[in-house]
Amino acid sequence: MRQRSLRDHNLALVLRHVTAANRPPSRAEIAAASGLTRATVSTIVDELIAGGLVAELEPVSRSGVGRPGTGIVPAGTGPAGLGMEVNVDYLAVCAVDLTGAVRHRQVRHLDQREHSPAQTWQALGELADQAVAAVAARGLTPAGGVIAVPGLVEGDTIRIAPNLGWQQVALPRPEDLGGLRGLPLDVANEATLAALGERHATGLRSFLYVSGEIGIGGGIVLDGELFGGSRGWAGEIGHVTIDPQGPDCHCGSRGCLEQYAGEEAIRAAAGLPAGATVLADLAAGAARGHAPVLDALEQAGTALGVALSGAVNLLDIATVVLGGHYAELIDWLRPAIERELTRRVITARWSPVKVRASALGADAALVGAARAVTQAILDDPARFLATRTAAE
Amino acid sequence: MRQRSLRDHNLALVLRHVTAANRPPSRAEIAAASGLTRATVSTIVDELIAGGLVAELEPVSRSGVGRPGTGIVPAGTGPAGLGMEVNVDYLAVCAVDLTGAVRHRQVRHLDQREHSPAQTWQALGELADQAVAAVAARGLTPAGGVIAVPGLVEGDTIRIAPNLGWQQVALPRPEDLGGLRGLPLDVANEATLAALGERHATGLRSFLYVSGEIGIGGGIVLDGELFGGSRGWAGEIGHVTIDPQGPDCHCGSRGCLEQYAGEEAIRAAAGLPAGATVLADLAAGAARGHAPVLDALEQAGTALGVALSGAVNLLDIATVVLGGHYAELIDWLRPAIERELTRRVITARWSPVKVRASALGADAALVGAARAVTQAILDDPARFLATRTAAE
DNA sequence: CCCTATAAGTTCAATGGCTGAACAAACAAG
DNA sequence: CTTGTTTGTTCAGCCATTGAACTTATAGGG
Repeated sequence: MRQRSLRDHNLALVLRHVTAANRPPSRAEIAAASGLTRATVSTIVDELIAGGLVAELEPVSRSGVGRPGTGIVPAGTGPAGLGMEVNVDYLAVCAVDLTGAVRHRQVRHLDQREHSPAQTWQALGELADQAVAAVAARGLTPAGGVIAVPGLVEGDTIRIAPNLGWQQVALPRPEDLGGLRGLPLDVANEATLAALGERHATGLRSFLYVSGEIGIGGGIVLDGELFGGSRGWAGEIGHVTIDPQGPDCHCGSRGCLEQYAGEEAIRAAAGLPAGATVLADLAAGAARGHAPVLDALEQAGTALGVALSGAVNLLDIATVVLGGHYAELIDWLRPAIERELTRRVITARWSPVKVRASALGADAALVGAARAVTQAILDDPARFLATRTAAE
Repeated sequence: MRQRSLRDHNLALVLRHVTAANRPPSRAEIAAASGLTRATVSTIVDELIAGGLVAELEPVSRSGVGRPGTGIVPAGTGPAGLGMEVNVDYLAVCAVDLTGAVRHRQVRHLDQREHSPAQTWQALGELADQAVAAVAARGLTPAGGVIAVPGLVEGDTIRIAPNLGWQQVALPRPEDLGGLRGLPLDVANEATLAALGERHATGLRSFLYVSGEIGIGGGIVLDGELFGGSRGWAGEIGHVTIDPQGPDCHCGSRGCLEQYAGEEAIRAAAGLPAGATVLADLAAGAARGHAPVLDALEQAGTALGVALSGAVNLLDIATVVLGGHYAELIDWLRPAIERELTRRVITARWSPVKVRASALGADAALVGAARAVTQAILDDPARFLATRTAAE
């Protein structure tokens, strides 16, 4: 039972080298980097090629003396991960291949607050159908799907998604989403998946991801791994206390970060009207140097800085990534955030905390959901190969 | 290079089963629990016995039909871990065997603030000498030492230990501590090690440890593993912000938890005189129902609850362990802490956060330091066996 | 007291996977 | 065209695990 697991481990090890390298590595380079023998790497690469997970490049002549190596690349055709996102006013679907490249992407505006979950699943199913068809046309095989939702997820049910108005909604069955019949399907928190997306897009190994939308979500990546906590509910930075005596929050507490740096709070502080264009209004106002907007962003940044300082003190993390609306407002948020971090993080004087904007922007959760699927394959290729051969 | 590592892995797997079981398991039971074959377990156990890490019990007749199994126990004679603690007004040394049992313990009162680090090392060396002698007399072989200090440690140097008045102090060489010549020696943060000690004493797999002494320290255990953060500085909950506009803190920030729940803050709020008996005075006052003391503890508990809520929201951890002075004051701190947790932790309504007192009390860091040594052996017995045979 | 059933531990040939060395293939430089 | 260098493959050997057979030790029943 453990003899085979050695091979499984090395399968993953080699595949990881192939996907992580910035240049297609040869078998010999993989061997040198991984500590395995060239012989072992050869047989493992053969197995991966047979399974359709990697492919050989045309033997291109490279610089240097000696026989040139044939580059190994993640298979462009092969399994694809489907990412789906249910948000307040839109649905989205995308597909990524093993390299992490987005091969399909589609967004459809639909306000979930006006529809039942069943209707949402129906609409999402149509998008998923089209994605499966588009992906298949490119020679890829869908290998599974993950749905990102802005709420607390426990196992296969959505406990509560306040901004969607959902409570205790069950994950749809794969066959309810049409083309996903027979494939593994999962739900997870939007911000958590966005953090995963950022992890791959940026290459950062440890960071705190904070996303400002209507609510504030967060995700924690530690040493390359998503940290979920005991029950997968980690990262809820939106309800960290900024001021114990602060304004009441809909969560039942007082002085939560969301009351200072949530979209609604910033809008109100800036004196802007409610509506669908709050983000655009804020960005425009800030760009024009409108004082109430700048002050509102400064206050939000200060509150964010206080919350982030606590998190950094607790976790000793060197980088903070701002996503969602924050990414577009970063220029006006950053000064206050960095001021608070410098002041409040006890180790900041030796190693300052870096604050950067999301690399994926609004697509982070969507792409992260899709990558969760491919990541599972990369982490345990043997399992994927087993199910693949079992299906034939 | 990886063929051997399979054996190494299984060596650790079997040893873990032996130490984790609450009743000496037989080879057959280990096999059933670990998924290995009885044959494999037999050869592995033989290797562990030969290396002196485990031992067979006398074949005691147990209930049930069939040939009774011979229990396997961690070797009572064998490697011992040395834990050392440098605190403000005392030094301490202890030794634990592989079972985690404390086999030697000695405390010596010495105020570090009146002495140089070199003098501290000298005094600690004397204690270590005696510990090594005492341990050897019991048939144990010291396998390494870890020193716990109340400060920030980076690699082999103590960056800063405010309450000791230390800055940039280097770890002493093993030969400077007498009997430790030739053994691996390490330093680490006191609260971090205390968390490790609690992890083993309580068997909890994930919790947040908070220790209230003159300063406030913390440690995070996730899924059985100590979480150190990027640079080992995780757990600094003492400087999480409670109120951004709160009183100045010596760390340069404002409104840190230490300003509300540190020993000095509680003492001042309770109207007690400064001195060496603050803890005893507080406990006595609270037991007598003295109102100013009760109010001070209530306030401290509230601040602790706010800080812990933020941490729990962020990490999704189900249990909080209170150590140091907090352990003795828990009856008066708990109501306020739990009130804030219930109110501020977003998932508390479904799964309340448990608050409990340290199981090891004041010895947590000391025992944790010693266990760090034995834990390293348990985690990678092959390495230990290799150095052991190399030395012969 | 003997026989049977049951479970623990050991022995041993077989298997799976890794290793190291030898070898063939592909290329650059002279 | 030869030499030197590096890549990839082949193959015998080794190491660890496996599964089955076997021995040992106990309880229970006649």
